[in-house]
Amino acid sequence: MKLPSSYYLDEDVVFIAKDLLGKLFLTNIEGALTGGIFTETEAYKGMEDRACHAFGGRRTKRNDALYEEGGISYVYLCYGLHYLFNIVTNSKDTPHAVLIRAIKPVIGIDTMIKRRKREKDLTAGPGSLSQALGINLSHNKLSLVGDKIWIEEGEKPAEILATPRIGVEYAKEDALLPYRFVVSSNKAI
DNA sequence: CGTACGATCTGCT
DNA sequence: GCAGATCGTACGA
Repeated sequence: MKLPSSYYLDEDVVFIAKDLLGKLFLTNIEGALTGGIFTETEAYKGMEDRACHAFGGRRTKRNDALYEEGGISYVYLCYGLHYLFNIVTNSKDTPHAVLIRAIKPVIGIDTMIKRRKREKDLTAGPGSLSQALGINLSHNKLSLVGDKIWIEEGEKPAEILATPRIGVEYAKEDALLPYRFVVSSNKAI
């Protein structure tokens, strides 16, 4: 069951980031169906969040998708060679988003291996999972209730861990916020 | 117009 | 553990 567009309108992006864990992320790109279970996400909480591209109301060509109504994608190029995929949430002009950092490969694994040119760590980071799923800049601002990229209901994981986000040291005090969520497969931590 | 840099990944040491 | 890859975008002149 594809998640309805209303799911993405929730005002609490931190809740959504956590709630997405266990759900199924699917793409149908270049004739291949690929997908997996969300295992790692991060919330970016709009203009008030120093780590967010829309901090302080910053609005540019690149981050324009963030200001649209929730339920579309925000894809951008990072370090000149990785496409990072985000889910835009909340209402128009509230630039909230969830960065997908990792999924567990489930569907179309052979396609992912071809795209990644390796068999291990197919979707273990934000850049690599985009490559495995065939996501690039042309998939920016795409509806998540369309037929190219969408999300389906899944099983809620038993244990979820909240930690600070990765790679956002520049965000000062906001770098410490527990906005990163991971499925903890082993109980001992 | 020119320059600096990034929500990263990989392969080699 | 670390450096190099690689380029669209942001921002200042």
